[in-house]
Amino acid sequence: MRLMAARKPERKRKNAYHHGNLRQALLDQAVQTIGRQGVEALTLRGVGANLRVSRTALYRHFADKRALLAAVATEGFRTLRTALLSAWDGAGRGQPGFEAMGLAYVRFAIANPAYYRVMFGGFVDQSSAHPELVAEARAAFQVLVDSIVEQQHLGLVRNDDPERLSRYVWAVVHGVAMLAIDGQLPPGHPAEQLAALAIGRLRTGIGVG
Amino acid sequence: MRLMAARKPERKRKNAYHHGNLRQALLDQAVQTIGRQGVEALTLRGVGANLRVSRTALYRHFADKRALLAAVATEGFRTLRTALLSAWDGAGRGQPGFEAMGLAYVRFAIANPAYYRVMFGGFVDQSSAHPELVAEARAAFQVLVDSIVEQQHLGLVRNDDPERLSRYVWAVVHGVAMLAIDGQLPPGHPAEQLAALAIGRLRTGIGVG
DNA sequence: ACCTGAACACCGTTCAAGT
DNA sequence: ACCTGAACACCGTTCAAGT
Repeated sequence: MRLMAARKPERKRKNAYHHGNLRQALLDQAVQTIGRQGVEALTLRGVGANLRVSRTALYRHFADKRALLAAVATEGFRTLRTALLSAWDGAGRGQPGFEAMGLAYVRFAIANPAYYRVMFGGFVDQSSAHPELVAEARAAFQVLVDSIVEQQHLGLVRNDDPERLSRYVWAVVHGVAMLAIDGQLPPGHPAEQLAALAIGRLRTGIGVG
Repeated sequence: MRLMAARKPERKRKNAYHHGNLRQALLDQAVQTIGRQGVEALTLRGVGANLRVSRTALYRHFADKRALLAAVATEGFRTLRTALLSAWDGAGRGQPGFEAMGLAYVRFAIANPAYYRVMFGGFVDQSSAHPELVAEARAAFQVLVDSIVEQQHLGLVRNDDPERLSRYVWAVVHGVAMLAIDGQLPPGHPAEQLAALAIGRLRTGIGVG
């Protein structure tokens, strides 16, 4: 027998009404669940339950599950952009900045694999449906484009179309990141090693000197 | 009122018993559904219904849904390996063979996006659980490694560890493929163009000549 | 406006039972 | 051996209703 005063009817929650910022709370909870258990394990009912909120409260803030995932992806691109920018600037731009940025990209994916999968795993339709997502993804990409342009001015990168070159560079680090978080790399050959090799080869290629 | 003879009890099916090769039929049906509607739309019940078979018949041939997806991925890697080999050989090996192989890789992904996603989308646990899948994935990778070794002998590729170089090359084409099937490439800049650029840059890098 | 429970039409998987 | 229907414990989403 436990020594406690008789419990209040159910839950206190002054008015049981507004929740502070339920939208952000739902988003944070989704990110947390995805981070811990993967995208597949995310259920709207679970998110609601963890927040002590009805199963359908979520629909006041997101049209459906895909909209929630799109919002997660949007946050992800924002975080990625910040990471890329601070690596580029922090290493003094130029060649060291570029290499730091490449490593930062792969590290972001490794540190947030489920996050990264929401961004690139085909769970959200990239097209017109979520303009904020498209804008944020573009902004992250633009950091790379800007660095390529700057390196071209410094004579560090060949004078091809910077957007095209940037898509190539993106593909390279994206490929490394995906193989890494997908468990496709053999143990003992850590992802950072492949990332370092990739960033080196990126500049001079795999051909003979 | 329709002019038809009275229908037989339900379905004829001589003994309603063995199905020929149900395992392969299930696999084909899954591949077809995934190809048409994506991985998310694949339901075991739907597969059974399309095959006029009970919802649970599938469990005689696959442990669970993940095992079915693993089998699909295994088939995918086998098809990919064949495509890579015939591109490499068909273009006469060496540098043209290597470039043909890279293009064939990206084309495989574009032609079979859902297939490709099952192979790399994190739906199957790559590790010990499905040794056949691991073997088939490794065999596909080995085609690339062999071509790198051969190119090293021909003086076409620098003398780094061929496995490591191959992982880098894989990451590049994988990145291109993923961006392509994920709709991350702007319209008017088709995936094949990025693939061609990537395969060119792969050899000589993005640095100034 | 924001939140609720009940209800609907789905899932994957288990299991006792049939041939 | 191979297949079956019924049942279980889940889903996302809709909707009338509460405050």
